[in-house]
Amino acid sequence: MATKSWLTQLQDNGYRLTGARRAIVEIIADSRRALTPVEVYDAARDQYPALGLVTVYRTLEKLEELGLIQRVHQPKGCQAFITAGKGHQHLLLCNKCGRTTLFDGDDIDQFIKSVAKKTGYRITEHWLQLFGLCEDCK
Amino acid sequence: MATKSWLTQLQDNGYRLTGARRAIVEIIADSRRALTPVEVYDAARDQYPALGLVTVYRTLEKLEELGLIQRVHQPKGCQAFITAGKGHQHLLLCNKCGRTTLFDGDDIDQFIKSVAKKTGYRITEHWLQLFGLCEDCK
DNA sequence: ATGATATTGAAAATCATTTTCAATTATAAA
DNA sequence: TTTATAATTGAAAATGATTTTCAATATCAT
Ligand SMILES: [Mn+2]
Ligand SMILES: [Mn+2]
Ligand SMILES: [Zn+2]
Ligand SMILES: [Zn+2]
Repeated sequence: MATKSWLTQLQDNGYRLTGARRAIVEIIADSRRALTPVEVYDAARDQYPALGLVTVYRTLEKLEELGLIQRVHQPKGCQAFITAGKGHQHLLLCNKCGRTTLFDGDDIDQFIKSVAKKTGYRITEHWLQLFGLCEDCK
Repeated sequence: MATKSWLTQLQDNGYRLTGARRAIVEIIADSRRALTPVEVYDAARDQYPALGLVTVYRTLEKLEELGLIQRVHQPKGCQAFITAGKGHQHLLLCNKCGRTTLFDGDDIDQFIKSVAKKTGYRITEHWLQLFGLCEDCK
């Protein structure tokens, strides 16, 4: 999917192109659900058996720096990553299959303004995550 | 603050009242910001010096089970706890002093319904966190 | 092709959390 | 109040996840 563009971006930022990185990038870019470091490790070893888990951590770190992936916070844990969206986005998670979907759309500015007024806070950012069942699972 | 009520609830659920628990409960119930296990440990030892960090973990577990505290997810980490709200609530966090405020208020049902329609998901829950500066810090 | 240096995986180190265990303590019963 | 029982404790060990170290290897500009 976005694999090629990610590899280009790594290279453009002075990082080298290696088999390990190719395998890792491909796995994450093609996944529709959030993956933990170990899940990436297991999946990527099919394509690149010599891969070390350390390299997965190091590559995730770089991809996050470049804004290509983002961490997903869930009740179960907060160590999983998905392809990052462009700009501000909200997250939809399927409780059954784990599928994640990013979306923007009509924002909740109205609501946020009223909260700001009520609480006295100056609100600058927000996180919104919706949980439920995806089209296939419901 | 809520200390007394929490201790009563612990007792009502078959747990014993101990010095360690009193100290831990008091620290969290009185805090206006989210505290990590180690922060609770350090603060509670003023009042109960023999306290062990293990007991902090064990007590946090029980308080969470009883719905008296809840975990707070932040960019920095997801191991901090605050007094839980009653029912469904949203969270407001001050980026400067760390202060957290729970609030309910007009919900964002409208928005959520439109997302459900657009994406085909059946949405059952949501997490909403707002970040900014509190009244004192802004 | 060559050389500078970025990248690698294995092993060791670190850090957070959980488990084990024997001693202590809270509480209910006598 | 004393006693008996089971819950609770902290220390130490175990576990699990992540990071660091390091010598060998691979990438890429020249
Ligand atoms: Mn938004
Ligand atoms: Mn809500
Ligand atoms: Zn699904
Ligand atoms: Zn503040």
